[in-house]
This record gives sequence, C-alpha cells and structure tokens, in this order.
Amino acid sequence: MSPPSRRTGRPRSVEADRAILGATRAALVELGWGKLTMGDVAARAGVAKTTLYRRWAGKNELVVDAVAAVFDEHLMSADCGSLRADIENVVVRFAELLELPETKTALMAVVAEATQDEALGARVRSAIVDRQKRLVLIGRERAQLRGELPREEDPGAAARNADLIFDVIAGSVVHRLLVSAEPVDAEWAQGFSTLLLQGLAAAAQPGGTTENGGGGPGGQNPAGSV
Amino acid sequence: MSPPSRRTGRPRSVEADRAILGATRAALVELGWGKLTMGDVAARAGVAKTTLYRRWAGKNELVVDAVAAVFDEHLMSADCGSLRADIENVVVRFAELLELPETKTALMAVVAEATQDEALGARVRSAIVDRQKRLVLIGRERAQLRGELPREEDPGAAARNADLIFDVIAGSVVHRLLVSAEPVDAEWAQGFSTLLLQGLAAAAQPGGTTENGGGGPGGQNPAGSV
DNA sequence: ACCTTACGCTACGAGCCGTAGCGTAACTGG
DNA sequence: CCAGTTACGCTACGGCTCGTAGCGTAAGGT
Repeated sequence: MSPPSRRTGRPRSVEADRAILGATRAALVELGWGKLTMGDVAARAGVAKTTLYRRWAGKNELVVDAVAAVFDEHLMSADCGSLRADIENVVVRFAELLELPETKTALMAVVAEATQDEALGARVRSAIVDRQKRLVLIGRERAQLRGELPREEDPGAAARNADLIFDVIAGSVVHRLLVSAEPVDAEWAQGFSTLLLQGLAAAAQPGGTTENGGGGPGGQNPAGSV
Repeated sequence: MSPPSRRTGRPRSVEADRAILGATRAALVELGWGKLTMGDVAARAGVAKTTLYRRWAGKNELVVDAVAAVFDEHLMSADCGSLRADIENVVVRFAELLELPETKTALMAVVAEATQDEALGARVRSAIVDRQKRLVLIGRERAQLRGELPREEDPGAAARNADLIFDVIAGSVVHRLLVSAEPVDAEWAQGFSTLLLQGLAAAAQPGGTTENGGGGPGGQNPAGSV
C-alpha cells in the first residue's frame, strides 16, 4: 500500500521538493497567485519545468502543498488556561498566518478553484483546513475538561456542533482579514470571543467583559451549564 | 461632477452593457472563473473584444460588476418578527446566493485577487460586501426597536460591534459553504443563530433552544441588559 | 552489467492577453 | 445640415504562458 511501485529506479530528489515548494512560496510573496507561473517557479527552484509537471498536476495542487507546508510550520496548540484565552489565542494565531503574503493571496484563490474541482477541494481540506480544525477541537476538549463547556452525549450532535464552531471561528477571521480587509488585533479578538462565549446581547455591553481576558478558569459561564 | 465629459458624442450602448454582464454571468456558470476569458465573453455578448476593454480594465473588474448585478437582484431585507428569525433568514438567503454557480466560483476568486490590488478590494466592498452588510445593520436596528438588543451609546463602539457581527455572519456562511463545502440548510441556520444569540455554552445544549424559533420578542436575553 | 525511474534540456502548437490602427455609426451643438 | 466628438466593430499583432514530446543523461536498485 505504501510504495508498491517505487522500489526501483532513481528516487525522487527530496531536495528538489524542498526547493520547489520554497520557490513557490517566494513567488507567491513577490508575484501573488495571479501572476505566479509554473515556468517562473521552476526557474527559481533551479529545476526543469517538466519536473514540476511530473509531481504536480498544475498550479493549484502545487500551491496547495506550498501553503500546507507554511501551515505546518506555524500551527500549534497551546493551553492558555481558559476557554476565552484559548479562543483569543487561536484567533490571533490564525490571523498571523493569514497575514503572511504567501497565504493571504493563495488561500482564497485555491478555495475558489476548488469550487470547480472536487478533488482539489478534498486536497485543500485534508492538507490545510483539517489541521486548523484540530486546534479548535483540542481547545473545545480542554474547555470540557475544565467544565467551561458541557460534555455532549450524542456523538452526531457533538460533531455538528464542532463543525459549526470551527466554521464560525475560521470564517469570521478570514472574512475580517480578507474581505473586510481590517486587522485582527487583540481588541477584535476580545470582542469576538465575548460574542462567541456570551452571545449577541451580552456582547453589546462594553463594560465587564474586556477586563478579565486571561482570568482564571470557570469564571465566565453565565448559563452555569453542567 | 456627474458627467462633465460625456455630454457629446455617441453614447455608450446600455444594451451592450447588459449583454456583456449577462454573458459574463453565463460564462462563469459554464466555465468557472479560471477558464473564463475576455474573448469568450465578448463573443457571447456579440461584442468586439475591444469594447470590453474600453469599459473594464480586465477580468477582475468585469466579474465584480457581474456578480454585483446578481447580488442586486437577490438581496432584500424582510422583517421576520424576531431577531432569531431575521438571522436565520439572512443566513439562508445569503447561502442561496452563494450556491449559485456564478457567484460561487467568482466571489472567492475576486477576493483573492483583491489581496494584491487595493483598488479592486475597494470595488468589491462597495459593490458587493457593503450591500450585504446593510441587511445585517437593518436587522440589528429592528432588533433594537423590538428591545431584543440594547441600544448602544458610543457610536464608535456600535460601529465596531456591527462590523464584528457582520464578519461573523457572512464569514461563517462563506466558510461553511465554500471551504467546508457543506450545505447551509435550515438546521444549520438554527444552530448558528442559537450560537450567535446565546453563546457557546448554551449552544451545546440541544434542548430548549430549537423550539422557540419564531417566538415572541424579548424572550432570549439572558443577561437582561438595558 | 542491466533495468528502471527521474532529471535537464529543447522545441513546439495552442491559447489568451492587451493594444494599435482603421473605417464606420450615433449623437450633439452651432 | 454640417462639423465635432465619442463609441463601436474588425483585423492584426507581439508577447507570454501552458502543457507535452522527445532525447540523452544521472542515480538508484538486483
């Protein structure tokens, strides 16, 4: 199952892989998705254009892998002590990632292409999106252990809820940064986590929620669930 | 200020405008953003390619206007009687719009291009995004009139809050549909509005929130604000 | 040594881009 | 009615990118 076909012959140069992905990333920074060309990437990587096409079907797949590598470098989870602090942390981290010029220009583009190419969409999700989602799931798990969130019995409902929360967090950050084109700073993260934790009505009240940003666990659960 | 330069000479054919935008839309449906070409659009519209370039700087601007026209057709506000019902309505409406093949493939693409072209970004926001945002603002206004949401004194804080809510709503729907590639149906809209109204802890409890979907105003404000 | 696979290089047809140049069409003001 | 002004259709073009084919060579396995 692993490599039944490649046990003989000249092996693929892993160094070329690194060079190509690095060149793709550099080209994204300098040129952006729109003006990035396969020939340019090959030249930067010191590699023949044909070698690119032997490994990737085209620009889309290549860029997905390059962006996924960036995500791998930067994404990690951290226990910040409370659900609120965890949310603000993941929001800011994700925003930092999206502020990088290479991801900024590439992520939306590959998602756009994926709307017309289901295989590409699956690749984007498995290589990029699912890795972010894991961070959200881990934070959720921690909050449940702390007692800040109730444990859910029905596994189906729990999964739907996790998906919902993930779409809300990731979608909000992406929309703020790339559509509204405004910064995701600590202040915005505070407002967002307040909204997410306490809902619309509570979020409209300026006082009382901005001070206890990193406060002790178990303090901010108005419904007192579980 | 309005038309100081075009008072004389042959006027631009408004019919050509309609034909071009319609052809653009049709080409988006059939080919998608990636394979759409200016020459193809011109041929579909029965118009010379040069005419396209006389009116639009390129593919990006053309598609933005075409998508904006689709949004103009479909976006309208409706008072559904309660904040929850208004939220679910705007979510589903927006989702219907994003499910159209022409918007689905084009919206993310132009946003991606806009990350490297500030003028294009401004055009996207004024032609498309701000129109959606108005729907959210109107719904918020209605909720305040009903007493479901508190009136805010500080205009700056109110604006920040409105921006936040809009990014959360629009971003969540976009992410669900185009990144996670899963449907936005009535069930998802219910879960989302519950989360938005009552916050994380309350949304994790399956019972008690799904029944009062169209309930009377003033019922779901646990904090009892203002 | 022999087989197998990867690599670099060159060259190529195809397609699209965006513009220039020209003659013609439509509308306006004297 | 006649200039003046602007828009349109058409053709043609250089330039660029794509994706592939063909060839000789390099680097591993058996």
